[in-house]
Amino acid sequence: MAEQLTLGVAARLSRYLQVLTQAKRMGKTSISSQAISEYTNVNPTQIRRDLSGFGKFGKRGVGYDIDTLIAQIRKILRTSGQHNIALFGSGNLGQAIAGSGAFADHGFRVSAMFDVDPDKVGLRIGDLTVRHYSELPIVVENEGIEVGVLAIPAAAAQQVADDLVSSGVKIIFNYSDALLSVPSDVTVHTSSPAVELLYALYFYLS
Amino acid sequence: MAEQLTLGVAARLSRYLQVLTQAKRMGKTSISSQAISEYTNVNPTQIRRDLSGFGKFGKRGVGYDIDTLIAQIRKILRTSGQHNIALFGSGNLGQAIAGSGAFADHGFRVSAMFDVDPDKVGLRIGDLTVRHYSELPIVVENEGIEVGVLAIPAAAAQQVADDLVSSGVKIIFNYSDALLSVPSDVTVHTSSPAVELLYALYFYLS
DNA sequence: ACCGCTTGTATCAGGACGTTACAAACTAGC
DNA sequence: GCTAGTTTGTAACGTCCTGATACAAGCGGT
Repeated sequence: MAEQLTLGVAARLSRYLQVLTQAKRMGKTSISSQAISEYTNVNPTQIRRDLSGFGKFGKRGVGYDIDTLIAQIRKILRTSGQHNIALFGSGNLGQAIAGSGAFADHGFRVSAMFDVDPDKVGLRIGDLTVRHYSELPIVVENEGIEVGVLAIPAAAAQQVADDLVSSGVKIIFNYSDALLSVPSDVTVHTSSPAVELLYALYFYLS
Repeated sequence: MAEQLTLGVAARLSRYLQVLTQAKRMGKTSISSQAISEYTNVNPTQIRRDLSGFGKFGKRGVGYDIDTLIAQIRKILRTSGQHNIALFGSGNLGQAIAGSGAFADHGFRVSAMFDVDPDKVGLRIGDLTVRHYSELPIVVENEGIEVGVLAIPAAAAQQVADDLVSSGVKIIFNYSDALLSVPSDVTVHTSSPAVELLYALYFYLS
């Protein structure tokens, strides 16, 4: 295995990836460490230091080619391939996620969508058909699901988390405000936009 | 002005706040630094050190009273009051945000909701009525809007950002994948769940 | 009264990060 | 072809953050 990145480096590389993807969307093909710095609030020297530890990706006097850099960072993070996601809940949030390119841009494919409501099972959303929740274990196995995304009410979240764990899924992205208990080898990431706002607000008020 | 918190402290306090709010939802009334640590991956000693810098909030042998600690952290972050948000876009994502308690739990109130589609203007969503986008400047002034939340297509995002800036809003929460250009005194926070997933995935694959 | 748990606090060492500096390489304009 | 301007890659240095360890004081339950 390659050496382990520190938490800080991995976090920053992820943020660079975000900006690079956005910049690519905007039609840019090249970007300087200075420009990345403006969008990430990371020191330009730090950015170059982070990147130069893995190779010489830039051109002096020009900057970094965006496509190349995206590919290199994904390689460093060892997340280059395609990863399959299962989405739980076909309400407004579930549909918003399924319909956005937010995941597809980074190599994630929403491979399945579940609901418990019989009225919703069978609905087509984008190019997916909503399946009944009871199919979870089979789908995880057949589709090679690596990540479960919970767009469901808090009351149902722990049960789904338990079932995902039973099926071998190790990464859960939680959009509910439930506090999930999982084994220590499972990673739960809870989305909390309000907390991120508080953080931003603090620095604005200062 | 009280002394400025470092980026690290403010970020950690925000995360504690997230866990505390979730724990409160789950009916807990008290929590130990050890328990917070398990949900945040922050060292328990670090947590106690962060908190003890501002006062003695805990009870030895017991832990921290959740309500008290939430109030204290919000006081430290100087974000105790009520803050008004304007939401742009009444599609699936906009409706999901308006309908969730995610913001309300942290003192944010969605005070207005905008759309440009004449078919959507006038619709009632929760206890809000969708207003036409042209009312932005008036509403920002009358309602004391501090934050703009963009749940709209990338193509429209820069225009809305510009208009928010013109109206004096300094904090923008961007759910689109546009790369926004704003003056340096305006904070843009772009939601990027896929990037957060990549980060989680990296550590799982290690 | 005793025991276990948890906070509050001190100390120490390692390392990450900001800062500054500069040579090398590339582009553009003349 | 030459020069000016830009940007990367890299080094050196000092500061401050963080993890680790340790322990007394305080609280609750038995």
